[in-house]
Amino acid sequence: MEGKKTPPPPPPPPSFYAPTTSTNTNDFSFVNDSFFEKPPSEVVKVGDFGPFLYEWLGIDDEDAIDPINAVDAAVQTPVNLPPPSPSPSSIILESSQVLPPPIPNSQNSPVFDIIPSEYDPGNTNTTDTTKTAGRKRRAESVAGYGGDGRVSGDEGDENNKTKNRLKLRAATMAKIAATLTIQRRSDNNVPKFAFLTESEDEYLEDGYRWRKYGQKMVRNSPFPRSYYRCTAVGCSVKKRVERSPDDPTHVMTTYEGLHYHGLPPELPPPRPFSIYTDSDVPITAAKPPVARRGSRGSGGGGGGGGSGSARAGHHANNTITSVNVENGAIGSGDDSARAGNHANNSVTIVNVNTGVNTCGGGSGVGDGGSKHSAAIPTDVYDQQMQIVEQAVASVQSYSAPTAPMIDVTPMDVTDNHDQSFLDVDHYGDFFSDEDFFGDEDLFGDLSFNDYNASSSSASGEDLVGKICTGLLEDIINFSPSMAPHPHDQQPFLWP
DNA sequence: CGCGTTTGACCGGCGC
DNA sequence: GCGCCGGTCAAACGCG
Repeated sequence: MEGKKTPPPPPPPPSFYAPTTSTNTNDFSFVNDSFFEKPPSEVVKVGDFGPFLYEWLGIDDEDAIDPINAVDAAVQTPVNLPPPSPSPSSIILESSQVLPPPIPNSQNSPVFDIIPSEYDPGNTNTTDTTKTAGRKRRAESVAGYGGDGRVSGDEGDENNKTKNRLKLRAATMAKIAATLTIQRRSDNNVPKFAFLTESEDEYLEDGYRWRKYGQKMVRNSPFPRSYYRCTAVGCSVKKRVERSPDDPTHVMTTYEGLHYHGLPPELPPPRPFSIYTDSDVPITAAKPPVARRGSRGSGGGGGGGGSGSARAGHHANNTITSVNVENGAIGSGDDSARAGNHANNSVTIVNVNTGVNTCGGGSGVGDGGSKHSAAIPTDVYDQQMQIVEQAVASVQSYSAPTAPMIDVTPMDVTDNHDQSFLDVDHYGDFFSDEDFFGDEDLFGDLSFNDYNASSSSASGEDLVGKICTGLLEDIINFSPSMAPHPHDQQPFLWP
């Protein structure tokens, strides 16, 4: 790791990212009450969005005050939704609106902390299920969920740890961005996000059932794009699958819409996996410290199959931290063992199409009566993070036989640039292959200290933190009032 | 025979 | 208006 080179000057972050009240880019104390004393159109409207989030998560609002306990409870006790509110666009089919827990798995372990049991990846035969696509692949997936569950990568040195830590922070930022996909896009009012997977198999098993409805050659790619729809009755979620023209070893899967139903009952539980948090990046400073569970470094997940100390999705203290996602055994919990190692079929989120409103909200659309408070960006934000992690974990648990970290890079996935939404190129500038986090990037060849020393006269200059700050501002400005409410969705039935 | 995939046709948006 | 392009439809196809 001594490949010394002069650190390139860091690209200036988008101007709106820079916090105006603090030079400490990890200081989010500017997100205080007064921060939210903006016109209602410019603040998060948890009144509209909160119930959706809570219900989607299967937890009570009251419980959600304590995300840790709430999520724990949600795993064990699915919540019955209240009767659906009348909606001219909804078609009431059944009354069975029981939202399952986000990850219908382990009985006692919290979300994202699935303890290997009968689905011990080490027990599954490693028959290559990646050779065939489509129907056959899925059939095999249902039957087996092959994978070795190994932790790829080697033990790293301090530099690696630093890099990995930074990458984790990048992942955090991307997850923040990903949460924003919950918002409807302005073009089609459907949230989108995409995964880039390194896989021979184009079909990404994610636990849901899909029906292919089209395939088309697209411009600038020798590979076709496939179109799928969720087969659940009343579910309008779609996904597109295409192989990257730049790197045929990578497959991009774009999801459009959100499932308001559980996984098909005939599918087995997801493979064991675990997400745990890293404590580097305080996203907000809105709450006093609380004893943290599942922080990285406190055992890293119980080792050897994950005993459960690594609890992802549990953002105690509202300190949203970097999140690492693993399959299989957690091992030592040392980040250095995993970052950047993208084994075959690993799931790498590199692509998040955000619906971030950068125009100060102002949607003006919603139920009315929305209220806002300083608590919104903490609790709700935690829930949003969990939603994203669910999506991540779902794909990860069903499709990734190995255990690389998720490396998240927000970028545009649709070319549908819309002035009313965040131009994710702002983030792409930082996360593309030529940038800080790419293979040839600054962090790849230089330590964080090197970067700091060269990039700022002030010690601890932290672009990452700045970007985080900017993302947070986007979140604040993000008006979720347009988010779809589950009651407006058609109930779900499996055909 | 049922169900999911394939594949050419069709449609709408967009730029010129 | 025309052509391009992405997305979707739907009849034909094929596999179990």
